Amino acid sequence: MLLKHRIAQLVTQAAQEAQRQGALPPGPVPEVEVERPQNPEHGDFAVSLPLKLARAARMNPMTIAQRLLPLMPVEEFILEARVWPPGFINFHVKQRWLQEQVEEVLGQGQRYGDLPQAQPLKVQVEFVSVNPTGPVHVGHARGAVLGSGLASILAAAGHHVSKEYYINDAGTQMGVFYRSLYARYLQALGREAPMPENGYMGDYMVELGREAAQEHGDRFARMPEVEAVAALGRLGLERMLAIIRADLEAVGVTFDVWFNEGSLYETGQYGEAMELLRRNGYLAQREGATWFSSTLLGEDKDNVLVRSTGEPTYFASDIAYHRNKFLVRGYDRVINIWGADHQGHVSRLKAAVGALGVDPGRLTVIISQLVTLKQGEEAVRASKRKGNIVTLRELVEEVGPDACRFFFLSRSPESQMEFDLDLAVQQSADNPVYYVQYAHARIASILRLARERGLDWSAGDVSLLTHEAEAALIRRMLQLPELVETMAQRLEPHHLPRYAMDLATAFHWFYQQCRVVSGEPEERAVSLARLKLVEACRVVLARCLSLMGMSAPERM
RNA sequence: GCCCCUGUAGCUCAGAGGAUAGAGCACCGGCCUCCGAAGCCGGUGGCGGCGGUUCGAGUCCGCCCAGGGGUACCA
Repeated sequence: MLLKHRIAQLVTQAAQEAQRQGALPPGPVPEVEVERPQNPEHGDFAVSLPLKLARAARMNPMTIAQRLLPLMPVEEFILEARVWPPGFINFHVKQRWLQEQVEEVLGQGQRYGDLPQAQPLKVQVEFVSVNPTGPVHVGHARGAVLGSGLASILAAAGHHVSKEYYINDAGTQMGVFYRSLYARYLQALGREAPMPENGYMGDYMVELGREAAQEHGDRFARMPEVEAVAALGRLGLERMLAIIRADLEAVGVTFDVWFNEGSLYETGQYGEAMELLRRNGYLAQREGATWFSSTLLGEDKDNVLVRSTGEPTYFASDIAYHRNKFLVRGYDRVINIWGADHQGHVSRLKAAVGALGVDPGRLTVIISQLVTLKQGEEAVRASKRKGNIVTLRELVEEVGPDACRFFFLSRSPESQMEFDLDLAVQQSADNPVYYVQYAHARIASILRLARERGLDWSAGDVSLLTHEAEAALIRRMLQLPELVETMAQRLEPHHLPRYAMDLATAFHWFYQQCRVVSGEPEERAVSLARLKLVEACRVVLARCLSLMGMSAPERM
């Protein structure tokens, strides 16, 4: 159990005991929140329960705190507790315990930061899912990095996580893509062919057309147009997906499942979903179309599922898709990461999930606000159709995958961010990401030197780690499991880069003050202890970097 | 109009109702005869506005101002 939870237990028990003894008036005891004080003077953990109880108990919070204190069976080897005005109880961990945690971290190794999970959930994180009508651009990168980071964190928190990409291969946009490709293909063969209205004008389409022409000659040109568009379209779709997959892999984003929208129709699941909605009383026929009666569930308006042309909307597909997630594949929890331009879709999808008989609370949609691009003074508008894409690939080539991930991971999804392309490139030479990686490389270098000198620190005595900077470093290292828990609960990966910075700072500060590999014989024992600490620090730093999907360099 | 997100340092952003609001970049000043100076130490500088709830508000509520997104038988 994490120490903070143990503390919550202790305080709760003390409060209940105080009530039993009449030292506190009876009444409900609120859930105890354990905080990490900013000021080190206030200890390692703090509880403000006395302040919260003061009003109901009609007592001075300091008095409450003082009465609670002796009732807490504080583990004497781990903690001591003190009362602080205006009514906090501050907990300090003992130096001895702190020192022993170095061994603990080393013992856990790469698993350090993993949480024991009594009730592991089957969780799906679906993200990116851009239409395969063009390459992934910078705007999607944010959701991509967010999703993969979140998945790593949930896995560390002990859940069974699956990362999924939903391929919208059945919609009207794909038709436009296919016809655009056909036109570019014919043009590559030197024929006159008009691009369709609202066609995809990007250079990559020209490239795809040329590729097809080179590989297949005029084979498709000799077919009837409808057939050619379909056959060529299949190829184009495959090609586009391969490009998308490769581009995402370049920023360390991978998926466990690539799910085809089309399969929902081929396997009859679309029909089953609609039938379920009908049975549950949420379908209505009106004006020649089929509607989802979302107003029955408190929505502002109903939504069309099947157009009067007989064509299903993407919303209908999405309902079938979510039926599949919950009722066919049985995910306990589904997390979708969408761009802000889909924000209006959230509540009706949740309503639809409810209409399928699934608790909508099992679906979480994280909206990542749009990334606005800026280059110099100019705002860049990324649009696939207009063709002025700034692709993810271009970005990764310029800034590098690690900086890219760190940058996107640092921001909370709900704040819109301005991505200054010039700045991103410029910062890549002087970026916080290198600060963290530098700490890791520095550690690697220290350990290399120690090995060269034939030092064996496996028997190092951690009780010699008494320096202020050593204690501060250990304290920081011990926060990772708590952080993983918080991030998994709140679905907020963006705390990780900041923590990694703090951890690196603690290490650099320690390094500045404490000589690790020393030639002096009388400092030998301390050296060995410090080498243990340094190695443990590397474990934590490496885990941070791996959770963020970044490399942990041995040298830079 | 209605709905969602956001206004925190010059810039980019963190801040589960707690104690003296933080970091990176930028700027100013110190620190390498010694394990990596891609580092360390110090300094300048800030919660859009007005009310309210609370022992306590950057955080919660209301109004105002500002920016972004959504509001289709588009995706």
